[in-house]
Amino acid sequence: MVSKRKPSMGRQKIEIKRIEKEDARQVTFSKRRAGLFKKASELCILCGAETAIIVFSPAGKSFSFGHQSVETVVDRFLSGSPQNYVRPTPLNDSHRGASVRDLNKQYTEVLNQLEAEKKRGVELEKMRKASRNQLWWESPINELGLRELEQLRASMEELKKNVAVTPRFSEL
Amino acid sequence: MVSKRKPSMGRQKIEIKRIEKEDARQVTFSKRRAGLFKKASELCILCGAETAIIVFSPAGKSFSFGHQSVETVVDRFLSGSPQNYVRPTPLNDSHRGASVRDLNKQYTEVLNQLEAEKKRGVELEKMRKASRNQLWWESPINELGLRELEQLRASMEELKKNVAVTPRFSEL
DNA sequence: GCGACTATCTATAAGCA
DNA sequence: TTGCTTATAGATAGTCG
Repeated sequence: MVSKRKPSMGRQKIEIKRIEKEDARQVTFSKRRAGLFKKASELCILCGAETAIIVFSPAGKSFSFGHQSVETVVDRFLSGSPQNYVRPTPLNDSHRGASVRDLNKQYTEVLNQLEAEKKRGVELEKMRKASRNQLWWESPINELGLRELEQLRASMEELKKNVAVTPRFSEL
Repeated sequence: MVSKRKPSMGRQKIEIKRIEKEDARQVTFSKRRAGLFKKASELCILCGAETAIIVFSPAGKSFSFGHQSVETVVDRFLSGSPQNYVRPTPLNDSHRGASVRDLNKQYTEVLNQLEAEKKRGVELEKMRKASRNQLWWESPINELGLRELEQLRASMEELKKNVAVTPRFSEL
């Protein structure tokens, strides 16, 4: 039958420069962010790498991805409560029971805060200077825990396949 | 002229699962990591987003990408390098195969930057001192973490049931 | 291990539901 | 925003040098 064909322009080539149209930019952001996370996921699975990604949309919202922090998500899901892992005063309150999966969360949060602080305009040299002294902890985190997490992550992947929907990664 | 053309197999479809061949995995890691960073770069440019990516190869080496954020800002400030910055092994890691520890190291650096940022006074000292005594992340992960993981694992079954009716099971 | 080269596979820009 | 669809741009697996 000769029905009216859909005249799709198909994918057009675009120049890699800021998309001016507010609308299109937002759409592209969402799509490409998803694509980026997917790529990261594949990289992790294929090569056994560990990846953490933090993305700040121009609007200020932040999105993060971490292949080994899926556990955090699961944890959150199971508890079903919007527990507040974020402390107003970092490094100060008791946070017993913290584990590797919290580390990622913490990391994200700190990065987030850093970003916020930075936007305020700062003295970068001090940053560099401050980053000089570290390793004052040498946490006793062992590979065993990581290994377990890896297995769990694998389970999650399998789970995703079994579910028809396309899951998000870690959205903040 | 009709010369013998190269019989390339072209790109083959591959399943997203760990690549067992050590060699191939390494090659894929390099290629895809580059691709991932490129994608991130485009996302930043096209949408004016800010992105930070940290990747740990299974070998323990770390790679990072940053656009308008984190250490990139520092480096750009200090060396006047281009905005997109990719470098292998950011920190002097003389320790190998310790992914989690690497993450911690990265975390520490960022944390330090943050501290330097919001410091401005004695707050830093206070925070650091407190953390030294508390070390929330240094909790008995060896045991507690694993125990929690066991719990998580046990909850997997339930998760499967719930996820069947929840389209967004991984949202934070 | 790093590039180069293809043949393919995959991600997506547009447009519309 | 979230999802389809189509046509095409872009990424890359398998091979060589």
